[in-house]
Amino acid sequence: MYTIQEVSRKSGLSAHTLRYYEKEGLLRSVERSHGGIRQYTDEDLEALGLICCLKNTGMSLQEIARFMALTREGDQTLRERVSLLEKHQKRVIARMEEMQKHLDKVTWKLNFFSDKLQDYEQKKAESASARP
Amino acid sequence: MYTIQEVSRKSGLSAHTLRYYEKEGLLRSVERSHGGIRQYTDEDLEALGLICCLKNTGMSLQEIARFMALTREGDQTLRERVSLLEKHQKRVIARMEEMQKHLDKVTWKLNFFSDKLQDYEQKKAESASARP
DNA sequence: ACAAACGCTGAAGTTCACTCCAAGTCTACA
DNA sequence: TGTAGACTTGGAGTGAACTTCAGCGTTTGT
Repeated sequence: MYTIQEVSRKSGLSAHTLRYYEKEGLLRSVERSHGGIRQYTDEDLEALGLICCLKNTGMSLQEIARFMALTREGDQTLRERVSLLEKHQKRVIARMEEMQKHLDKVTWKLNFFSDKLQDYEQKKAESASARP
Repeated sequence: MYTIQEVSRKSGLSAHTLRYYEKEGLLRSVERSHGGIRQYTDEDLEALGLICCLKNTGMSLQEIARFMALTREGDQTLRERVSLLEKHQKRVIARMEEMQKHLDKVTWKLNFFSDKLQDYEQKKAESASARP
C-alpha cells in the first residue's frame, strides 16, 4: 500500500495528475483508508506503468481510459485490446518514421548553418586583420 | 506568388493556421496585393518547410517563432541559431530513444495479450465441444 | 493531545495550438 | 458591371491535459 506521494515519486506523475487520471477513468477507483485517503497497490503501479507507456507513445488520455476500462472488464475484451494495441503500434511506428525524416532535415539544416557560420567567422577574421 | 489557398494546399496547413503563424511571428509579415491580400513567395514556402520540420519534431511554436525571428535578423545570429538547432537535435534524439523504449514495452504487452487471447479462445472452443 | 504535514474535493484557471465567427473587402470571370 | 466566391480582421471559442485554489478532514510524531 502506497500513499499518493509515494506513487507520485515512483511514477513521475504529480499527485494532482494521479487524482485527475483516476477521475478520468484511466485508473480504477483506488481503494481508500477508513478516512478516505487513497491506498495504491502494486497493481495500480503496474497499471500506471502501462498508462505511461501509452501516453508517452502519443495515445490520448481518452483512448487510454477506454483501453484501461476494457482491461478491467476481463478476458472477454482481450480481442479488442489486442486490436487496439496493434493499431496503436502501427501509428507509433509511422510517427517515428515521420519524425526521423524531419529530424534528418533538421540535421541537414544544422550542417548548412554550421558551414555558413564558419564562412562568416572567417570573413570577419580576415577583414579584421586587413585593417588593424 | 501564391494565394493563401495555394500555400495551404502545398504546406498542408489550413489558411487559418497560416494567418495564425504569421500573427505569432513564425512567418515574416507576408507581402500583400494593393487590396491587402497575402502574396506568398517561394521563400515563404521554404520557411514554412523548416517550420513544419521543427514543429513535427516537437518544437513549440514559441521557440520556432524565436528561431525564425533570428533567421530574419541575418548572419550575425548564425551562432545562436546553430546552438539552438543543436540543442533541439539532442532533445529530439533523446525523445525518440525514449519513445522506442516505450514502444518496445507496448509491443511486449501486445505479444503477452496475444498469447493470452489464444489460450482464452482455445479454452472456449474446448468447453464448447465438451458439451455440444 | 495537539501541531505540522499530508490528503481530500469540486470548481475554476492555464497553456498550447489551433478553429470559428461575423461582418466587411477584394478579385476573377461572364 | 455584377456577383460568386475567396480574402480580410479582431476577437471569441475549443479541446486536451493538466494545475491551482480554497476550505476542510486525516495522520503522524512528540
